[in-house]
Amino acid sequence: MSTISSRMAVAVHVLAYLAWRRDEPVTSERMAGSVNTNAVVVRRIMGSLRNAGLVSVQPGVGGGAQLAREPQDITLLDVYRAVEEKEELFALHSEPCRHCDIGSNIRQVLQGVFCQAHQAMQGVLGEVTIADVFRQVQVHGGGCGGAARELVDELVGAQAHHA
Amino acid sequence: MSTISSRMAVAVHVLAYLAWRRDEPVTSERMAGSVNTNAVVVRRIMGSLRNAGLVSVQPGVGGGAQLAREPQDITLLDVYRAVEEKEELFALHSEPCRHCDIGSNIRQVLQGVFCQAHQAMQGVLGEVTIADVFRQVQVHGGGCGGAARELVDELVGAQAHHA
DNA sequence: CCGATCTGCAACCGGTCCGGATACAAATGT
DNA sequence: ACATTTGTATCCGGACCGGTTGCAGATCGG
Repeated sequence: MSTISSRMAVAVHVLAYLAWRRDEPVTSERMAGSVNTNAVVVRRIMGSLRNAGLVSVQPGVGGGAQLAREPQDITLLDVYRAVEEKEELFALHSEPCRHCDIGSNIRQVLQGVFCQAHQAMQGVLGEVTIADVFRQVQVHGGGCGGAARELVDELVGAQAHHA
Repeated sequence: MSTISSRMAVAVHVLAYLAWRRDEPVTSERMAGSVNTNAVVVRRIMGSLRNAGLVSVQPGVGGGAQLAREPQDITLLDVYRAVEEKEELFALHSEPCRHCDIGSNIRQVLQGVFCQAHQAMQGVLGEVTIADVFRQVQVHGGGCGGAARELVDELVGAQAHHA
């Protein structure tokens, strides 16, 4: 399956970084160093985040990016909507046969179920903020344990982590 | 964003078709006609569904595919797992910088949140069966109204359909 | 005003995935 | 035998993605 692009992961990483360096502008070069990618890739994503009003960017000497909102006011759903322009998570097959009982109606049914599934996913993202992510990253500084587990359990309840 | 491939939609379509023609084997050619695609594409997907134990297929004259379970015993989550071999919905960026406070821990946190989001999506799919899909397709035969809306409201509650 | 720094953006490349198409071997029933 | 049907390998073209280069524009300091 083609996954949701890593732009989402990079964007959250960068925003957590900006929450860490809340006071000073950070250059794309520095962020690229932390993410381990190319500065242009970071700038492309920053463009999306800027359009969504999540960061403010300043060119020129001493420039860089800063959060445009408090970290607790940016959810991962905001980020998702900013960097993934697609509105549908599941692709539908085009033009099923209209002359047969299944083909003529399947699209509507699929669209409804797939939309619900997509929204359930977005609901989880909407419950987690950049502040949550940043705090968990800090709490578990240097560790390799269940940081994620604790965060999600705390925020979205106790569904099994890998089942 | 790259969507989940249309194999999912095609698989559900085909399974609903097989639920409709519950008694007789259906050839890939006929299914391809209803889906409006190539017969080989259908056979590829049938291979995944067969490996997952959802259908049984017979080659040769008079052959074709049939459901291997009752339609109400096949959920869309079964189908999803059969045709989408990927286990993670969100891609992570590879090798974030281990020497900085953010990069060294971000992966665990992201992995946890993304896993929860993925499971929320799968939870919705797990609540809908091929029998549900087939029934809704039949009930709204020829119509163009809110078939999907009624199905999902009935099955997963009254979340807004496009908000 | 000049030069260094930094963003913004366009262009291109290579890799991957996907759906469509063709071809052919194997299985099956008559 | 022969027609039918599946199974599979192979190739193609298009889309997307991340990485890279190049360059114009903005900004600040001397």
